[in-house]
Amino acid sequence: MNQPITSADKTFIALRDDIVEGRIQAGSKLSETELSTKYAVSRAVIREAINRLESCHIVERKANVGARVVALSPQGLIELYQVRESLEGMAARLAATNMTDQEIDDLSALLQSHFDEVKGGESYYQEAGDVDFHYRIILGSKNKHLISMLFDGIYHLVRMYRVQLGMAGPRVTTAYDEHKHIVQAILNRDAELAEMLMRRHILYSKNSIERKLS
Amino acid sequence: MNQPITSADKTFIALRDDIVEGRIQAGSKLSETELSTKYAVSRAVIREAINRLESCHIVERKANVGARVVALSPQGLIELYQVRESLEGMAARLAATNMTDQEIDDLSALLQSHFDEVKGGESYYQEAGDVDFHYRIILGSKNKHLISMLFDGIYHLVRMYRVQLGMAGPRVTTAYDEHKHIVQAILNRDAELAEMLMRRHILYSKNSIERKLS
DNA sequence: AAAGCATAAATTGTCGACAATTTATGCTTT
DNA sequence: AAAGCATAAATTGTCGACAATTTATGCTTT
Repeated sequence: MNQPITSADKTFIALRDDIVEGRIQAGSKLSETELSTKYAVSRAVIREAINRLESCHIVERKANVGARVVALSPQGLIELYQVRESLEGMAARLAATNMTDQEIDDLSALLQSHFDEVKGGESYYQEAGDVDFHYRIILGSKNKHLISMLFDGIYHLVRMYRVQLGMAGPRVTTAYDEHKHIVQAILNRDAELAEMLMRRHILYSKNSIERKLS
Repeated sequence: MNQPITSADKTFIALRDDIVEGRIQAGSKLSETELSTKYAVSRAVIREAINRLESCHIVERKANVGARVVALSPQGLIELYQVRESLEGMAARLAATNMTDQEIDDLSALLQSHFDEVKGGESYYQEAGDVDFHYRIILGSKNKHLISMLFDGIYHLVRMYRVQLGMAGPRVTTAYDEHKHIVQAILNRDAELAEMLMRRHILYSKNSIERKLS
């Protein structure tokens, strides 16, 4: 979905953001009638929005009983990162062969701009910057399934964990180096290495988070 | 969804099977009113079923225009196998550490029964047997996201390709050896090797299919 | 005759109402 | 007083109707 068109699109996004940002509590029940008045749309629209959230693994629904926001747990975060490692590793592998020279150039430029910011002492990098970097590589894979699984499915959940467990992108400087090496591997069209480096990158990130949680 | 409960559940499954088995043509338009009469349910139920099929990547929907069954293409099949390689590789890795001894025993027994069948000259193996083998390893990963992505998402699409491009599981005997090696790696709790072997297994399978297509 | 426009037909999107199911309430029985 | 049951209330599921949008039709203009 590039642009929200229908009322259901907009409600889906509004509801999703309210959940991801924690304005609707994790684990809480989603009452259709309640949400219907809250977002000023019919129950049919709410139901469609909830169905889509279920596809994203953000809510769980039981027939004839209703939907609940998923509960966050350390175990859940670990499982999420395992999937990320797998999928983004493959994305990096494919990106190394499928990205155009132009796209790689742009990626290098993005990385350079991050370097300037990090050197300038700004911490902006960790948030949007990291996401942006990963986005480009995922898109660069040119694999439709990979792209939609990560963007529609995994990434909002990752964001939900980030926001609610309050882990604002750690490891700024080391992550920059890792990014640099990944870009270098892609530049060399070394698919094998690009995958390996991306997997390590995500694994380190997972370990870093695990340490914070315990 | 373990058991279909609501009318929407049943319609979703009926519609999905009709598409996967080719009774509804790939690439064709899905008219809500038409399907409504065909399956003898209201349009609301049809719409919910179509929405779920969209989540499975079996249909594509455009706002205010309607839904179409996805078109099958060699490129699409390749992309699908890339995702399978990635996810099932990780599943095998996780299974090597997370499966119980009992589960591994059962898996070995399953493999033995396949061996007997192959030796007996039956070709039953290739269909349900292969699927069953992969199912167990995926479940053995104990990773919720991995399981649902593969079972709800990827596998029906794979089946759709198998049925419609008429590729009834090739490579029977060689695949058996590959399965055996994977089980051995899991038995040894060698996660690294289990992943590598599973990835190779799926890669070979992809190559074999590619050869048939061209 | 081809292109463009206005109107009609058909299709999807949204709504409120009723049905089916689950959950809460309060009574009865022991 | 606790457990079990019947009934009431609330919630989800399904339906048909209307609104909004897209697509098809046929006329007008050049």
